[in-house]
Amino acid sequence: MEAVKEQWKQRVAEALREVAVDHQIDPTAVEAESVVVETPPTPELGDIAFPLFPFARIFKTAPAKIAAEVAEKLTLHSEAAAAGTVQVAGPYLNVALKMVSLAGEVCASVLDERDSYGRGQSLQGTKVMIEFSCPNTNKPLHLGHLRNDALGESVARILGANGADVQKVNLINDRGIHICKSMLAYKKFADGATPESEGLKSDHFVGKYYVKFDQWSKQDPQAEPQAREMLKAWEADDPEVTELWRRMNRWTIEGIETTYAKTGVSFDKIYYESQTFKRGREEVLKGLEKGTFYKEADGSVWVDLSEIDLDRKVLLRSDGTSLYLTQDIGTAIERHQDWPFERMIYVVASEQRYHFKVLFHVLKKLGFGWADNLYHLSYGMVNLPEGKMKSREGTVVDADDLFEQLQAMAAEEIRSKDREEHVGDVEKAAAAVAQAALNYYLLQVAPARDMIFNPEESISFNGNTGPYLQYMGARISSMLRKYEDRKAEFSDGNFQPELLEASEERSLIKLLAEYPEVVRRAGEEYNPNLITTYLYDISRTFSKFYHDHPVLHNDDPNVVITRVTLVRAILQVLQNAYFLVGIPFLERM
RNA sequence: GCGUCCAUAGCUCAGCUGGAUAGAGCAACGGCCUUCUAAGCCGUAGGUCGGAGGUUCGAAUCCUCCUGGACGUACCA
Repeated sequence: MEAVKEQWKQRVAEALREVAVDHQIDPTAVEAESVVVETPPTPELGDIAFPLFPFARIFKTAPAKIAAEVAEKLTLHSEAAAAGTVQVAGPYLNVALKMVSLAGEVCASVLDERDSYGRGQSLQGTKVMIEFSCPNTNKPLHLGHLRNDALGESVARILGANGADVQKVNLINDRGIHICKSMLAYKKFADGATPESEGLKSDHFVGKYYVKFDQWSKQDPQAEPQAREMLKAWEADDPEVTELWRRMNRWTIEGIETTYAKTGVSFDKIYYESQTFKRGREEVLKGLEKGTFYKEADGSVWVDLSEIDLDRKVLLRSDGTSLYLTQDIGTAIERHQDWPFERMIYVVASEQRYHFKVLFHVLKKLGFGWADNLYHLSYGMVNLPEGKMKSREGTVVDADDLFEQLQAMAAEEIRSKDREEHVGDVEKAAAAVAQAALNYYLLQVAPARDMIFNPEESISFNGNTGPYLQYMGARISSMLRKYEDRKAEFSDGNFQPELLEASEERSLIKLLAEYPEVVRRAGEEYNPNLITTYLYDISRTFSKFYHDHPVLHNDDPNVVITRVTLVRAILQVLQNAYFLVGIPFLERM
């Protein structure tokens, strides 16, 4: 579609130059770049629109008159006349495309390229590292992580679809005082219990002790100092503490990996802060030697941020230990050595904007040119219809609990529709529906905005939801199965694109043709919501199309074959787009 | 205080680099199942795009100010 628009843009520019000559104006004043290409508000007006206001000044003529003159020139171009019909609507020049060739080409390329249809080259070969999730090992994932994971995974897939060489990385926060708190509570209260002995998912088991520490510390002022003692012991490689730390981290990480598997998230490389945190300290000390940073009398090391209109920031505590920022400095440098990326994206909540501003600046100050290619993809908070999630009030929505709730609702829906026989494994289908509901709902909203997650709404099978989109794929699959059964009846038919003349068919063809553009833009903007919007658009159009235009129930085998071809192409594009936003494809539901 | 981000229908969200009467879904009301899954489709109603200026032939979109909200501004992460 982009190519088609570009062709028309050139044609209009050419016609404008001819008009310029008629008006005795220098034709070089008309540049193709200044010709704006748009889509008319309604399909009846045409498929491509050119507003001609900008030329009114150059031509000293009313835009409507220019439109008429350009239209006249275009009708004389035989090539243009063959590609579409030009019509003037006031100051707009609209083109109604002759769909036959576009329909034929689009269906052919979709069915020929299959999974690759929509893939672009805009980032061909670019090495992009993307960091997301970054859980702590003292508790399970919550709803906020789910938005992070959905965004990270989706952006990674979208960048990959634009040709980038993507590496997804996770940074597990497995050290620090908060980790020691759950360890200490376990040591004190667990009496040797294990996730198995208590029948709990292992990360939830660890989380229980983190909560327990919190309760204990409210009653006993000795709790906090003891946790600090434990951190010291950990840093001194105390064998007993290290052993406990390993065991509990393993529990948490195993549990979290189960959650990743359910929601469709994965990583190419996992970093652990326990392994990278010392690196940052070394880099800061190097910077101190070079005079990039300075030391206070108490021994703490600082960076002056006045160059970016900020105050100053501590990089090493007076006792010489690192901070969050220090660690991220080390991790970034290590990563760039491991895999020299050309771009690095951090998917982290917007509350850490300041942190990344400082981090990028510090890396730049240290002389790393690649610091310019670091990007913080920040996103807003996820709240519930009941209000904000607050960990102190225990209103944080656990990721697994939420998923389970969604899955149960989906299973209930399948049963209430008497579809158990049809879908086969109900729980498996329900899990796929839950995943679609979750990812679609989370990605539908532009990242920068705070959002409200409504579980009931997300799982609904009608409306603008993941399950609705999935349902369209299932409907097409079902239709194609029926077609395969009756194939012989239509053996006389041929694909004849001129038969696709209904307005819904025209819309569908244009949508199919636009898909590669949507993928490209989503990649440029790091924004999956362009894909979700597209998916809903094409699904709704398809839904209307097959409601009004029978595909298989048709006497003309040519119509059947032609529509089946169109429908196949739609299914292919749906599947390609599903993948980009984490919606599992279901053949039956 | 200062900084960053957000503000569109009752609710949840779209609205592309400024362009033709601002779009969906949910909720409400009303239609449509001897025909490819009614988990659907169609229609009705609902908006001075937070407010005020400005730039422009043209602003939900760009600029300034104001209001409201979120988040930062730790030797926490």
